[in-house]
Amino acid sequence: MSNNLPTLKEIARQLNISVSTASRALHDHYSIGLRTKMQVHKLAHELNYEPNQAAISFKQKKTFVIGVILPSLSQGFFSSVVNGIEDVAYNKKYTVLICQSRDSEEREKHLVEAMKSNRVDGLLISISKNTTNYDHFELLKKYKIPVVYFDRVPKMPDIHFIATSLGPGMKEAIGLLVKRKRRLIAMINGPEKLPASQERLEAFIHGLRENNIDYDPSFVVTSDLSQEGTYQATQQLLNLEQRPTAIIAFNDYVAMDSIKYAKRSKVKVNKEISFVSFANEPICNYLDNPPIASVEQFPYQQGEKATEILLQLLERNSGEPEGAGVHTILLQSRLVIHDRE
Amino acid sequence: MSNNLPTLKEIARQLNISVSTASRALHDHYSIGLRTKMQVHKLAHELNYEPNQAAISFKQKKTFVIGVILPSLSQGFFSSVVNGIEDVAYNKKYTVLICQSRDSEEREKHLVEAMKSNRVDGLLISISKNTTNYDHFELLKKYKIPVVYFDRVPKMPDIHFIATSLGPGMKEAIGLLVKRKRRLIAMINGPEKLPASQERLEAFIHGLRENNIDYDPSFVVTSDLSQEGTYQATQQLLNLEQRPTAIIAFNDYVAMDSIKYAKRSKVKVNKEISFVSFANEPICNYLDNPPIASVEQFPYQQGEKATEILLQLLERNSGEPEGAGVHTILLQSRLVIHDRE
DNA sequence: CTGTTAGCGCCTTCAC
DNA sequence: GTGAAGGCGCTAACAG
Repeated sequence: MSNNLPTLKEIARQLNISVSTASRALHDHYSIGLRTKMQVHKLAHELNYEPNQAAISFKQKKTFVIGVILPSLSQGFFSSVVNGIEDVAYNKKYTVLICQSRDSEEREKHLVEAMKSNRVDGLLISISKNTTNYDHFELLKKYKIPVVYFDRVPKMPDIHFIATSLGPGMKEAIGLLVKRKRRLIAMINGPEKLPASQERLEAFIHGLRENNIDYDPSFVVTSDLSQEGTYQATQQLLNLEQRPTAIIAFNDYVAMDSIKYAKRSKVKVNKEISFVSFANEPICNYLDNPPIASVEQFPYQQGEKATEILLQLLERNSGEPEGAGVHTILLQSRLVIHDRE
Repeated sequence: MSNNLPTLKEIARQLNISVSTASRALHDHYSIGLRTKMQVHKLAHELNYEPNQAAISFKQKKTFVIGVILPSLSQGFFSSVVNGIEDVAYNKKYTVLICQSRDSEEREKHLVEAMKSNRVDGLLISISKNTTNYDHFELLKKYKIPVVYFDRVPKMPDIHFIATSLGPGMKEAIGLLVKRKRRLIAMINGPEKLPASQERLEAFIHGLRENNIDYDPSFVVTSDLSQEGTYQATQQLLNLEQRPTAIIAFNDYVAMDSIKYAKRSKVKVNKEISFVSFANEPICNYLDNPPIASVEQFPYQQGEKATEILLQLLERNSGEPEGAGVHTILLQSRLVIHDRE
C-alpha cells in the first residue's frame, strides 16, 4: 500500500468530478445530486479517506484545539476537571491539549506562549499558585484568544471564569464542628497572596461570626502547601497555649500531611482534634483517620461548564458586541461528611 | 491593534524584499546577507511574528505533535509518565497530546482513530486493561505511524516498547517476606487476560521456587481491579482454611482496597498479614498501615525513554532498512521498603 | 447541480 | 544574494 493518504483530489480524479464537488459531497451540501453524493461517500470510505486536519486548520484559521493549562495532573481534583473538559470537547469534535504548569509561573508563561504559537482556538486555565504577574494573560486578551479560567482564577477584571464559592461549604463545615462541640477552630491556609487563600480566610471569618465565635488571628496559619510547610503550620497550631480542637485545612493534601504530623506528635486525630478540608479527594477514603468532612468543589462540573462557555465563545460569530458580558459562574460548594458519627 | 497576525508576506512587504528572502532570513539560511538577515529578525521581533504552525504542519506534512494514549491520568503512575514525556518532548519542540482511554477498548479505538486523523507524528501508548483486540494498533502499523508502547504493552510481534521487568522486584518482595518469616504468600492478581497479570503470575511462581516455597494455586486470586473486585478477592483469601500471612497485590490501589477490607474484617494488617504491592505510589505514605514495600516501576523514566525512542524514530530519515530492529527496553524493577522494621 | 478559480502561509526548487 | 513561481489540501466565492 502506498504511504500517501488519499486526498480530495484523488477522489475527484477517480470519479471524474471536480475537487469542489467532492468536497461539497462529503459535507452533504444541499446542492449536490444524490447520485454523486453517494458515489463520493462510497469511494471515500473505500479509500479510507480522512480529511487532512492540518490543511483544514490552515485554511480555516481555526485549529479545533482547545488548550488547557493547569497546575498538576497528579491531583485528583484536576484530573477530574480534565474528564469534564474532554467529555464536552469531544462531543463537539474539539481536541484538547493539556499542559501542566507544575505551579511555576515561568512555565505557565512559556505554555501560554506555546499555546498561542500553536494557534489554539481558546484556552482553559487554572493558574499556578506561584503566579503573581498576569502579563501573559493580558497578552491573550490582546490577541483576542478566548480564555475561560477555572477554579484558581486570577484577580483580573472582565474575565470569564467558573469557580466554586467556598462560603457555603465553609459555613457548613464550621456548623458541623460546632455541632460536635468543637468551637476552637483553627485553619491552615495557603499562601496569603493566593486568591484561593484570601477567599478561604474571608469565608472562615464570616463563618465564625455566623456561629458567634470570636476570630482569633493566631488560629490561622499558612502553609506553602508542601509537606514540610504543612508540618510547620501544624506544629505552630499544636504549640499554641490554647490548642485548637479542630483544624480546617486548605485542601485534602494539606489535611493529610497535617494529620500525619499530628499523629506523629501523639495527638489523637478526630478525638482531640478534628479535621475538615477542601476538595473531597477520593483518596481520603483510604485513611484510617480521614478528615471528618471535606468541601466538594465539583471539579468535573467545573471542567464541563468551563468548556461549554469556551465553546460558546468560539462558536458565536465574532461580529457581536465586544465584551457585551463576561460569563462568571460560581457553583455553591457543599460539605460532604465522611464519618457516620 | 489589528486582529490579524503578521505573516512572512507582511514582513517582506514592509522591507521591500521577497517572501522567500524573509523566510530564509528567519531560518538563518547561509545565502542571506547579514544585513538583510538582521533587518528581518528585527522587524519580526517588533511585529511579534510567530510562524503559523498550522501552515507549517500543512506544508511539511508533519505536525510536531506526539499523541499519548493512556488509561487514566488520575493514577499517580501515569501522571508521572506524562511528566517524563513532556520534559523530553518540549526540549525538542514537540507538542504532546494526551488522551485517556479510561480503560475502555472502544474509547481507545476511537482515540487511535482521532489521533490518526489529526495526523500526529507518532504515538505513545499504554493499553487499556480491557483491550483484547489489537486491530486498531495493527492499523497504525499499516499507516506507518510510529508507536512506542509503554508499561502496559500489547502482545504483538515487532513493536517498540519500554516496560519494567517485574521479575527482580517480585523476587526481592518474596525475599523480604521470607526474611520476615512470612512464607504463606498469596497474591491478588489482575484479570487473567491482562499481560501484566500474566507477567506477575510467572514472576510470582518463579520467585516462590527460588525461595523453595511450593506454589499453591488457591493462593492466587484475581480482582478486576475495582474496589468491589478487590474486596471479594481479599475475602476469598481470608476465608481460606490456611490463611496466608502475606499478600502481594497487583498494585498499590489494590493493596489499599485490600488493606481496607482486611481491617474491616478485624485482621491486623502487617501483624497477621503483611502486604507488598506494585507501583510505589507516593499516596501510600499517608496510610497508617501501608504495604511494607512496593515495587518501583519508574514511570518518569519510562515516559522519558519512550519519548526518546519515538523522537529517534521520527527524526531518522525514513529511507532506512525497514524494521531493521525494534527497540525493546526492559527496566529492572526494584523493591522499595516502606517501614523501618 | 457542477466546474473554475483563487488563495490561506509557508517552503523549496529554479532562475537570475 | 535575492526573487519568482509553484504547490501542499482544502474551502468558498463566482460562474455557468
